[in-house]
Amino acid sequence: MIAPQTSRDAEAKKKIGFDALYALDNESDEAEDDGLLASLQKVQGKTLGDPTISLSRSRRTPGRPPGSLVRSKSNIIPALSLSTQQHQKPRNTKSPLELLNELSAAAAATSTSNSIVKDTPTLQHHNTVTGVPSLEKPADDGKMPPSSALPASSAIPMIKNKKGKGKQVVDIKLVPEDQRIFQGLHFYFFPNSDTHPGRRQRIIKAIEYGASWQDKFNDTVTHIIVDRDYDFEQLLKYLKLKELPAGIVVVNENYTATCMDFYKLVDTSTIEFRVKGYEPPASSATIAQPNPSQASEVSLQLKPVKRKAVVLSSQVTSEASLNLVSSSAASLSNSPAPGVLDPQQVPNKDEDELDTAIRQAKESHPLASDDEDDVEGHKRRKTNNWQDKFQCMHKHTGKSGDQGPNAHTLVVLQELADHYDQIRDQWRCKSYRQAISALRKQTTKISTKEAAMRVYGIGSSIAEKIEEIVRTTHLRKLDFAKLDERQQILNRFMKIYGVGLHAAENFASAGYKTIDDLLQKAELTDNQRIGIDHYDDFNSRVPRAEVEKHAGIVKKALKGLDKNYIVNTMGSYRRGAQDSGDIDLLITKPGASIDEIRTTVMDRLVPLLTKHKFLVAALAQTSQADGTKWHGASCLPDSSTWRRIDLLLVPEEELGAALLYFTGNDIFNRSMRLLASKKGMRLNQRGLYKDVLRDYGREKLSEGTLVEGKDERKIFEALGVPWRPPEHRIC
DNA sequence: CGGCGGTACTG
DNA sequence: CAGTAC
DNA sequence: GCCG
Repeated sequence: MIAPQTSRDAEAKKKIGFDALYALDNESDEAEDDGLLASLQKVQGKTLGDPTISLSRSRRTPGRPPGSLVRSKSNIIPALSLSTQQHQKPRNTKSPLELLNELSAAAAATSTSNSIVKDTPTLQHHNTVTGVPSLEKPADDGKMPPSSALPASSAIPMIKNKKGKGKQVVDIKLVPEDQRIFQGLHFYFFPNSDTHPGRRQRIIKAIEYGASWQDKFNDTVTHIIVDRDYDFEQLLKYLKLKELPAGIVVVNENYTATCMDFYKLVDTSTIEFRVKGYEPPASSATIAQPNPSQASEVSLQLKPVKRKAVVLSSQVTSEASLNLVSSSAASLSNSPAPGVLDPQQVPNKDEDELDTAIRQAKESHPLASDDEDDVEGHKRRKTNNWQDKFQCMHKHTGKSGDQGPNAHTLVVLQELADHYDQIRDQWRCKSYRQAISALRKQTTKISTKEAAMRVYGIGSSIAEKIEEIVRTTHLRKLDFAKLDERQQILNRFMKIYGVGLHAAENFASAGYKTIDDLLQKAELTDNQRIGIDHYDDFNSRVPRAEVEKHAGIVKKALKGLDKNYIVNTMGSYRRGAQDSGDIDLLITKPGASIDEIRTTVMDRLVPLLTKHKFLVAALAQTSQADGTKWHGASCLPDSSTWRRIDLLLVPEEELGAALLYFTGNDIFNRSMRLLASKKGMRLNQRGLYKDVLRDYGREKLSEGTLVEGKDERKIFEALGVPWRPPEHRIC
């Protein structure tokens, strides 16, 4: 809003006289112009360093997931208004299962993690299910004759280990008490066994969030969770009932996960949780109220709430009004904690059926995937060789982004990626970005989890979200994520140059909330102060035309010092972007040593441009003998907008590697480097090296020998990657 | 269950 | 060295 | 959060 406008105005003003003075383009390296500096001097009267800070919302460009800290997932649990409704204690009629739950809980009372050794063999509820892993979905996923399967069992359901062995240990980690949204609820699953990996996962999760798992249908059951492959009729038939007792909630398998996403019980009546053939009782607005005294459920809006509206209403007190009312009855409950139901191993937290099947298929047919072509099949990925997994092996024209078949899904996923970026969950962020990149390449619309899973880079979790996005138009988890105040503050602070996670947390912990607070009260480094003074400047995009002007000035000045210098504009500019986050200039001189280049730039160019008020701040300049960079800010003659500008000093022998490195994009770079390391080589901004010896852990014993550094194309060749022009390096 | 890019500058 | 940036 |  503000920033773009002012910069546009400035841009316009500047254009008038400035273009005439410096009609520079990237290729006009030759013309030497003595008038340049004089002209610069003429316009020195501009105002510099306007200290006014306005908090723009400009978001960090997701191009470079910063930070090297591995941050454990932070809890995004906005404080919701708790329902005052007390949860009533469970009835006296406790099933054996409940008793077990309680015992387990008591045992686990001192910790939230609990392991139980179970030595009873797993019961087989289904005669139709064999324990043999197969490529296909488990049999109970298909047509199951309701009458014959699932004999009313008197046994306690159990989490069955995949291999069906005896003694198994599983960690069921109860979430912290105030998060047990299912506390006091009694779930009955249909089918009610854990033989199905996906369902098992749902059961485990439900228990972790406070539910009890009922082994058989009884009058304590509050919720029936029906797998998607079954309809209501089958349920009734199996239960041998004409109709269900009043007050029992019947929902499909999406329900539990959605509640956990929201950290609360969500409306059970929406179409999204509807079980085929089931008509929710009464008006859809009234939620089935389980047995008297059940946790109440407060509905979301019937219609999906517009995301914007939710976000805007984020200010504290209004939350009770619309969408965020929560009835966390569970959190107030005094009832005994349902505990660990059962032992056994949870092999992989989020593993789902297809995952399992595929992995097992791979395990049993090690040949199928990697080697020679053809046998292929309908397995998961269709990669003929392992190198295809690297982003850098695929070209994307970059065109098929915003109007491809999955355009909308991509937008929503991108928001999630941004969210994780802000939260500093670098690995999730990375996963989302890779998934986005993979999805963008799809030529058909992906609308089901199964289809999504087949795409390399998309796993079960993201696949589920894709399906939700397609079905419901957006992802509710996002609405939730955006509300956390501390997160907003951290995000705001971390957009200051020189403020990372650590500093931002310190500031936030000190109670600072606004940029203004920092200016007045916080101890800031010099760079951070500059970052604050030019918060809006540094967080706004630089139009392509302006990039060229900054580059032009540097180029002219440098050529004034020595004609043989070459300046390349890097970064997203080189990839053809219409605007850039900053200005990256790569400086080299054929035949010159890095020392010579450094001396010229540091001792002559920078002082010169600083003197003429083009360079207005030095944020980081090389001090070491092998230093190769200068980071700072620049400002056009009749503009007041400071831009981040980086000068990168490169000897000719390393030009190719530097071009590669500084052109990006980020994912492309990582991919190239990863590929190099898989091939026993090492790629950095200096060159491609081979025969790198690494210590046990990671320390390099030898730098390796240089393979190529000068020629960008030859680096591609040496790595076996088909050449891609800069515009096609957008992953 | 561990790995996830590799380097340079500041304080 | 940790933190930050690229 | 994905992959090997």
